[in-house]
Amino acid sequence: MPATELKDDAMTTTDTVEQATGPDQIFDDLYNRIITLDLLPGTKISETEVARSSGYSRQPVREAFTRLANLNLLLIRPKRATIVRPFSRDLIANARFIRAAIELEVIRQVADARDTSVDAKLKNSLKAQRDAIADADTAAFHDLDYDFHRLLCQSAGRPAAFDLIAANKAQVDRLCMLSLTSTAAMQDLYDDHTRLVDALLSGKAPEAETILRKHLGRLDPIIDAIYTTHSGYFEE
Amino acid sequence: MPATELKDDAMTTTDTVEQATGPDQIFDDLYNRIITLDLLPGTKISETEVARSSGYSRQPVREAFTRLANLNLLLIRPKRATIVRPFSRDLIANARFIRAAIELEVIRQVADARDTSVDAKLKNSLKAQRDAIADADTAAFHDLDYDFHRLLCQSAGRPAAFDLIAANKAQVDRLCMLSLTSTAAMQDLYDDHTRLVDALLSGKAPEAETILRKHLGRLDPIIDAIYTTHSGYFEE
DNA sequence: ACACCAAAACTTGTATACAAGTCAACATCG
DNA sequence: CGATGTTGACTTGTATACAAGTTTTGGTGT
Repeated sequence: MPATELKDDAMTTTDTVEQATGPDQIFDDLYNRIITLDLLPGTKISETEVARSSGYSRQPVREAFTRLANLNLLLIRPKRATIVRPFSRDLIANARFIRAAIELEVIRQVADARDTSVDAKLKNSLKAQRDAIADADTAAFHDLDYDFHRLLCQSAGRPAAFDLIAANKAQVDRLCMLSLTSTAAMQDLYDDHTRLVDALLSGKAPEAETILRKHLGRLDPIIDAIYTTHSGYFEE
Repeated sequence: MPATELKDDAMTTTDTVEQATGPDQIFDDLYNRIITLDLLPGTKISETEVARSSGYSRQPVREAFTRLANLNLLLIRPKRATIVRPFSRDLIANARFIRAAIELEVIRQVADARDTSVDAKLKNSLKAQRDAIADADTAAFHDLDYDFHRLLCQSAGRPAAFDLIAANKAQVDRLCMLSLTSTAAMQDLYDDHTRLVDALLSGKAPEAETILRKHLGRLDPIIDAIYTTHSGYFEE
């Protein structure tokens, strides 16, 4: 799940494995609720309220709020209130830009000199994606898509790069939750993935770049559509 | 200065201009001291101590600590202590990777369709860099270099992209403070800048990419050298 | 009924007190 | 003299109380 991965991004503890502590639980819970639109953009959310319902004090809640605000998922208005951050054309464009930049460099690295020990996992992922499409299981496909792009970072020898990709991906995914994903769309994404893997394993960097740009660009018309149909969830 | 720019990165307030509040002052102060190596890697730093010397309570200090830890400048070891984060080969490699990825996409955008209103500022910056070299003013050149790369982001229409570049640049700059910058090195950097601007203004994207990769790669031998001469500041 | 003002009920920001864990110094025993 | 156990002085994590500001609500006067 996205939250558990992203948690490492803002982790301040050592690399020793530790059970989820107070702020982490609150962070994960709120993160999931925001990402899944259980908490809609603009929803007011109070430190005191979350503290009560979570059983913790306001202090851990504040820490979780800060981390979520740094991810542009919460908007803290001092002395006023804290709300789930509305969508923003500018923030989304930035997130798209950053993700594309990093992932393009990732696949360049993969095409040039990849970690071949990840090859099997990539092929396994493709097979699992095929199965998810056969079952019309959109949720499973979404998770597999997430893992697929993480595997690409691992193959590039830059697993940490996925933290940034995930953070910016979340920004866009939250928006796209408003659009139903059809099996046809899944098929398109899967075809991109297979063609991308083919190009990467044969070292065709320019072709891989073209495929990835088109792959990431598939979201643009969806974003535009949602902007017109759900303008109420956007800022201003 | 880097700190004031970076502050916006972690800003949680609205976009209204506000005077520096408690945590921001502490953050800026610590940020500068860490970046300039006034606080060396491994230095123990206590919330209580900083709170006393700054006149604030522990709470604002904690917030500043968290932000600095998220930038990989502090390492908070729960219940043990907080130290200025030692250098890490892995973190530096990641920072180099991320910065290169973003800046390469930036210059591709500039070469493709730039904001021409920034052209004059770029040329002014180049002239100022020339003057700094003539005066052998390394500090001034460093600041101009910082501004130059920010201008590139503006020219690409993605000023926010510079926040990430700056954050990762700081990670490397802190290390390179250990190496004295010669006027010869400045001249090399300046030559890169001029050739980069030439390529960008004539829309030669591939050439610009090559120049930028070489430009960013100039730090690699310096990093390696410092790793051997100052291994004590590295983790493990 | 409507405009306006005041007070109460919110919000986040800060300070202080306490809890839990780690580490180091030191006394004590073999 | 050395190893060891215990106590104390640190550290960060958490809870609570208070301060400052905003928004809403209700009453009052016109």
